[in-house]
Amino acid sequence: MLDIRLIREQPDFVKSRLATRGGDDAAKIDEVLRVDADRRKAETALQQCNADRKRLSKEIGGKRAQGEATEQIEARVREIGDEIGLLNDQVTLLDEQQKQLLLGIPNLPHANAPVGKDANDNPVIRAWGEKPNLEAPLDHVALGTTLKLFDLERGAKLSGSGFICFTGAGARLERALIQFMLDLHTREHGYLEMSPPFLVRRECMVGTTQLPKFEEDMYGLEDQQLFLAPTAEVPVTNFHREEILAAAELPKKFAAYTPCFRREAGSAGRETRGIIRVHQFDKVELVKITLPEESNAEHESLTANAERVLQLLGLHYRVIELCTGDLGFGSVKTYDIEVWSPGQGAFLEVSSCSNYEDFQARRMNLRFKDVAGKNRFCHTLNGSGLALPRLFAALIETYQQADGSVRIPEKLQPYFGAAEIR
RNA sequence: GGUGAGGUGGCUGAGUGGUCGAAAGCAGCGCUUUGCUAAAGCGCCGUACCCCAAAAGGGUACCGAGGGUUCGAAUCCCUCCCUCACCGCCA
Repeated sequence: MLDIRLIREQPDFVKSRLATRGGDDAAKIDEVLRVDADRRKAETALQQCNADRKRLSKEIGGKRAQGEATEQIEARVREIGDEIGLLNDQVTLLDEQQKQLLLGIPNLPHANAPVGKDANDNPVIRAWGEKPNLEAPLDHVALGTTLKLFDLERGAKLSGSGFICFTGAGARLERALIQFMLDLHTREHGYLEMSPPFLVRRECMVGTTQLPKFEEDMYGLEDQQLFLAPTAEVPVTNFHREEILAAAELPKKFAAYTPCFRREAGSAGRETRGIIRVHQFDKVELVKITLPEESNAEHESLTANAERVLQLLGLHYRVIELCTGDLGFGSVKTYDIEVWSPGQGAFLEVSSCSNYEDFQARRMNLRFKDVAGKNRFCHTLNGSGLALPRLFAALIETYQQADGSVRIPEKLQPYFGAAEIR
């Protein structure tokens, strides 16, 4: 959520920053300004009435104590009360309107974010490793089926297409990767491990920007107001919602493994082969809550922490920065980490590391007390460290052997308990 | 699921219809006293929003959330959320 004061004071600046995303947010800015002006006008009138009522009511109390008649004042206050009722409804309505409008306006891209239209304009920042030299590589579906690492047909039998059932060594590999990544981030990168609820309240989904805009992509429980978290970002970032943290306890760094649930509405037919895009997948997520002046540096280190997983596993990857047109709704700046998939002959996104600055914090009222004793909004960041099915796919494709077996990278062997799958 | 108790400022905790944004204590900040520490005394010490070009200043709201009763609600009524205790059930 953007600061209404910023919009009020520098509407042209806000519009021009938003314009770099494409879309027609300028109209939303004009609308929110209109509502804001009406709201303040009504609020001022309401406050004046409240002040009058307060004063007169006290007068009644005083007169009654003196035994004086108060009928006339009472009648007057009753009138004011009616007016207050009307004004109150107006203010409540305008307040809600303004809030809804603000919730629908995306964040301003970072001042030096690469300007571009879509994913084709995303610059490559760096790359690590090299494409493995494989002749006629099999893709993960062929490998996984032959080695019985997962069962797509039976996954679909249980829950529908887009649900995987990992089996045998595949299930074990999945678990090994989770354990490996959690240990890395908690022991070497200084993150605190969290194991949060997978079901979260609506407010949390609003806090981290999944709602209200992307409700059709979320799984919700209809009778209760609970949603299946599409990422651990939701429960973990909201952990301190509505709190005022001490500056000294920042940054907070959390690592959490959770399954992630996504409807993937509108992406039918895209990347649907195998386990690349599914409705439920495992992920280790990194979340940071930082001081505003430190979020940029923390963003870089968070991305580096996620990259470290691929380096230790010896997987070729590249880091791209999202251009303004491709940037997520709430993000100021995002790096995507893409691992090389020999089977697809393409890079697969396994992590998206974003700095939200105070956009989420404002929605969830997450603040800290600065040295001057003033309450300010924290900055929040998150990134996958990493997302599993794609990492799984890239790994078995990269380490496939000519005889159809799969080698396990050395660092992972203690977790997996074997040097190969055959 | 049942029964009971309860949610007040950073914390503890008083307040059951008017002068209560809210006693008192603790913590915090400033000053005085002091060889240092400690202690004592005095003062300050919530948040959000609105008016004002801004500062100064003024105002409104907030006692878990929402609604109601009333001239007036932290205080009375209703609904919801949450916490605690005990009972039942259960991995």
